[in-house]
Amino acid sequence: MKEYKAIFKNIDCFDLKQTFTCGQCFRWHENKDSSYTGVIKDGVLNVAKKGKDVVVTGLFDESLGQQDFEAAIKHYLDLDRDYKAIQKQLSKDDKSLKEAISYGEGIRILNQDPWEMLISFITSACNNIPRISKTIENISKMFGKRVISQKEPQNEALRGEFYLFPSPEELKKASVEELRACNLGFRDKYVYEATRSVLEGKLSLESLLESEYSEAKAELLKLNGVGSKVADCILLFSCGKTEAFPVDTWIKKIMNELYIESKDVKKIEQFAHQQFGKYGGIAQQYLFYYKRETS
DNA sequence: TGGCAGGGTCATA
DNA sequence: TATGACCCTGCC
Repeated sequence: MKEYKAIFKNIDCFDLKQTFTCGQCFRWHENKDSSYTGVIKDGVLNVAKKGKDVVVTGLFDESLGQQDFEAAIKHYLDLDRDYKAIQKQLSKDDKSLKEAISYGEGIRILNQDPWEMLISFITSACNNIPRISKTIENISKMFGKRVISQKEPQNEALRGEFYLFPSPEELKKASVEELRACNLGFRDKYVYEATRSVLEGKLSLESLLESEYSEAKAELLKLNGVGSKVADCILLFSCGKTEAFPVDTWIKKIMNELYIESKDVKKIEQFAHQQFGKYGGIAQQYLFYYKRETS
């Protein structure tokens, strides 16, 4: 592994705390200097802000090259999207959403790895966030590759022990009992089955990226342990489906308060698609963050 | 210290 | 359409 560095100048609508703690990711933590470090698909990243500039260092394979590193980071942090314009569009004629947006205007939706999101959000069912993070860390330690750099990284935040999330091939080696030992609880068999579905081609992660939202969601719903909410999280956080609107307990509460009185998740989803359209998922993140932080 | 809820899903009635 | 079971922390 080699240390890379890139600086992205004058970035609007990007707050590290909001982005990394709004619930879309589980492997990021804050450092003493307020930068954030996290393990992503093929390496480790450290992200810091200097004014409006975003400074990113990372440990990735030597063969990656500087250009590809920069392109990968841009995509991962969703830096090419015009969030100002989306916020403007969502705020129009919607006072409640406008307030939520002003509270979390620095949230960006990360483009994470679909495979990792699949397993992570299966793990999230009826679970709490500290435990979800721990379980994913356990799985990575047990079955993923250790990140080893030739030289000690210059950036202190990249020193230490990191493990990549295991590939489907690597996770296939895990028995149900070993998965249970990672603290998955009753979700062990879901993870076991999902791994095999991916390896056997019953679920194609590549085609999730290409297909339309409803088609991709229908594919995910075929898996045991993947319901509507989990499917929407995977599609929003790793497949670029900004219309996906995950309805969890928090969103249920705030939607009932602000927009529509209903216990029926399907009704809330339908309402959200009508109300927020193509950027429902981004609206969902503002509402979720606002509700969770102010409750 | 004990008891319960926690970013859901699935099976059953 | 509603209810309970499912693991097992973390937190009050």
